[in-house]
Amino acid sequence: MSSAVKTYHHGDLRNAMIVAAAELIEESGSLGFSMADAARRAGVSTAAPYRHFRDKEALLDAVAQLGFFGLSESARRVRDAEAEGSIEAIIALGKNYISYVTTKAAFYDLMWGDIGARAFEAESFDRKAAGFYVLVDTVRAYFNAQGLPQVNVLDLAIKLWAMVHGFSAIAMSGKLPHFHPDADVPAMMEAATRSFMRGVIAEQRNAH
Amino acid sequence: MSSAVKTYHHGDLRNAMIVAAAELIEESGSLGFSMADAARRAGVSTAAPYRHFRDKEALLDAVAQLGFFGLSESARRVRDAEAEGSIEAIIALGKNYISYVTTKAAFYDLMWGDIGARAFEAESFDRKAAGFYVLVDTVRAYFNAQGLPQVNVLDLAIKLWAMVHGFSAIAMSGKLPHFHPDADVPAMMEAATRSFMRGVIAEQRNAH
DNA sequence: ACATCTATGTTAGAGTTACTAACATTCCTT
DNA sequence: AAGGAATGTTAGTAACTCTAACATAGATGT
Repeated sequence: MSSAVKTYHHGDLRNAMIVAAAELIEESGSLGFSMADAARRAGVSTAAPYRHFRDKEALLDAVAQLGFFGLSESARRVRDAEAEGSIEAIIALGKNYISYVTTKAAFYDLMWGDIGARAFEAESFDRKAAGFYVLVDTVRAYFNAQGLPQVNVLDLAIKLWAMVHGFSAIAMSGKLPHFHPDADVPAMMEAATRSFMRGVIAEQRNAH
Repeated sequence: MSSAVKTYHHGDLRNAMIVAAAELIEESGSLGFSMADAARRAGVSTAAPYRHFRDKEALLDAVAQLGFFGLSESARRVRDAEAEGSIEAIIALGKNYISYVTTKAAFYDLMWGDIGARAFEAESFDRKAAGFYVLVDTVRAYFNAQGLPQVNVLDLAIKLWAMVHGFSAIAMSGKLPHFHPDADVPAMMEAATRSFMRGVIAEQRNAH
């Protein structure tokens, strides 16, 4: 069904719409996105997509969910490639996050706006597979491997996530060049993460 | 011109539209926002706003700019209320940021999406008054007052901003309850900031 | 093989919106 | 007081979202 022959039935319109939507948003932003444009790009009438998506927001939800899925998949690949228990694995996850967010701007907008909030809540969405848990595991492995004092791993992972997300958001917002013209965001994130971890470990040692 | 008498000319339609837009977005999100709705709320015809805003995005730009202005104003108030040179002043700025973002959801969306990026670049917008510079000054005052080794204050301020923004974004995204049902975001931000600063200072001492 | 059911297309159209054009009213300057 | 500038109004176009009614093709049961 992937030939160039035009058939009455598209064959894979649901996925084609998601791809078309992601492309259009990549090109022109999510603000001016229209269902009709995406339908034309997929080569079907403007009414056809409504067989697969209840409304425009449902399509955007699907795009956002694809974004979450892609991010968690890439996180798993990174974890598998890095030495378990090293702080480098944590850093690598952060760099991957920044890289994913900044190279897939179309997804970023949707994942972190109103759409993303609802998409994440959706019945059909698998929150258990969130990339966040990859980070939690990686943090736990680091503390275990280094023989460091126990910490609240969940708490720590959220803090690391916040840091990395903050750098990503600032990078995406376009405001950084006004404050620091040649900032190297991944390098700053790495330095900040190392400083933070150093402080955390020092506090833990002090407490015992 | 603030009486209840209905006159042909509104008198302050530009501001009324910005207020109406902020309210509507607060109530129903920025996705479904329509110029026509805002015009009805302001009590004018749907064409009237175009005397004050070139198009819908120009109105949203103005709302976003109001958001930036409000944030920087509140930052200045916080700075003036806190002891200069204390780390508490830095923490207080962070808590104010989180509070501002989470209580003014309407602004947040606009400030950090496509609209915000353009609004921030606008010719008419005063970037020199950005709240970020309040943070820079506060960080510098802290290092001076405590007699700590010199650091790159700009660099450090961006890292602190990223942390605080990250916590705010995560709080706004609605995802946190799925990972940590009763997380106290401001408390986590404070703890993370203190850990981070401790690490930074330890590194500075080590380097000398 | 054949009929039929269901999924998934199409066209047509109603209602809403963004924005423009032409016109109306009021304000402000001189 | 006159007249231009500013800022409203109504009317209208094009595009968009979504629905209804109908068309076609795949899938299923006999």
